[in-house]
Amino acid sequence: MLGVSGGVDSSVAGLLLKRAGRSVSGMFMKNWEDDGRLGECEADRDRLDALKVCARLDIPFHTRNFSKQYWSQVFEHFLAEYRAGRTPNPDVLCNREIKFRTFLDHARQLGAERIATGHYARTDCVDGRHRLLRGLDVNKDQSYFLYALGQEQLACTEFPIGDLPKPQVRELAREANLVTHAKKDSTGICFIGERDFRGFLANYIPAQTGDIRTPDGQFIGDHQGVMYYTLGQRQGLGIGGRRAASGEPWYVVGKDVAANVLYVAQGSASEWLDGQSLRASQASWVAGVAPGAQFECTARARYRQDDQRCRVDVDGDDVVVHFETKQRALTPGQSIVFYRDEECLGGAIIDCSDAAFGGWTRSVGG
RNA sequence: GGGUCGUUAGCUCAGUGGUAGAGCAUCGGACUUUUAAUCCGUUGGUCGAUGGUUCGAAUCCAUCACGACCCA
Repeated sequence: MLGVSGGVDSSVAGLLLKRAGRSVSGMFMKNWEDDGRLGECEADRDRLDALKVCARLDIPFHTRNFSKQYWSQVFEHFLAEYRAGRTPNPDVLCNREIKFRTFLDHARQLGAERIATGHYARTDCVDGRHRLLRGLDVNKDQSYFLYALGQEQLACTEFPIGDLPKPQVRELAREANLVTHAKKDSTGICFIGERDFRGFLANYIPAQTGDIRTPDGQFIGDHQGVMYYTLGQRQGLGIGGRRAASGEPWYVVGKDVAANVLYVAQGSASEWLDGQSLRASQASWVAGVAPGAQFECTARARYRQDDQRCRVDVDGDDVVVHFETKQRALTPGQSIVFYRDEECLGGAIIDCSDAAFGGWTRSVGG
């Protein structure tokens, strides 16, 4: 069973499976209900494209609506995190809860033995253990979003385009006359799509004006709500020139949710965002268990960051990560994902760091 | 009451005779299946007001208004 989104990637994934002589069906998931707003319904168009692709490939087409599951398993958690002043990554959760759980369940109910998606990632099996590997196209690699998958999921999952570079995927789609061949890559929250993020959040989390202050407490402006900002953010602060200040831009360096104060500092070289250690929880290991109580590897603290060398200390479901060099804007709620060369080992969700406003507390160890 | 300095894009400022610029902010685009970052670009001002000198004034002169500081 192939998850078809109506984009190029899943289209070509289907094409490759079909060419390999596999028995394939496509399933389109609609997981978000656009609440009555006038205008185009992106999901309907995507579904139509998915339908066309499946027809072109001559494979059965199914549709499922997982909006309820998405809401309760992903979106409510997403909102709770933002309310707590953190910066969640809903797509990591979406993969674990929807694409590789709910979707998998429904595929099995239809008799499918395996599932496939258009993710840029690879798998292999070494000594009976399934591994998750980076996509070959380093520019498109999506293993970061998949770190929460385990052995059970990987054992029955395929990523047909994981060893192809994106341009070749498009070329294959074009040659096969798939309607999606020139479709722009989709971005934004999975299933919800691109939108004015602050305005979108404001539908669920009301604005609450508060102070913008410098780390030494000086008031320099108003914000609409600390939950709308993330560490390291520059846009949306509205801080112009100030007397006796340099002309450098201002960045969010800390959030005091209880006091509703946003802390900002000037200049990208500001040290207020630098941290070298972090604590993360809800650790998830692809192999089912951590590589060791303590190990060295590389890690990414946000998608599309360069890999950073670090040492990891495992303590149950918690980990303490110590980087070789200082990192900028280690952000609570974001996922830290561990790699060893091409292999994605797993990851965890950042709780705090040792940056100035990182909320690090010695009592939890490290 | 007197004096000094200041009043130029949303903000902070540069521009001392030839019909205005920068940084930040805003907005847009690129990049990107989170949020951000980053890169590129755009918008934006009858230069406090009035009068005068001049071929021509943000730029010189006068008066007024407002602001800051100083002296009484």
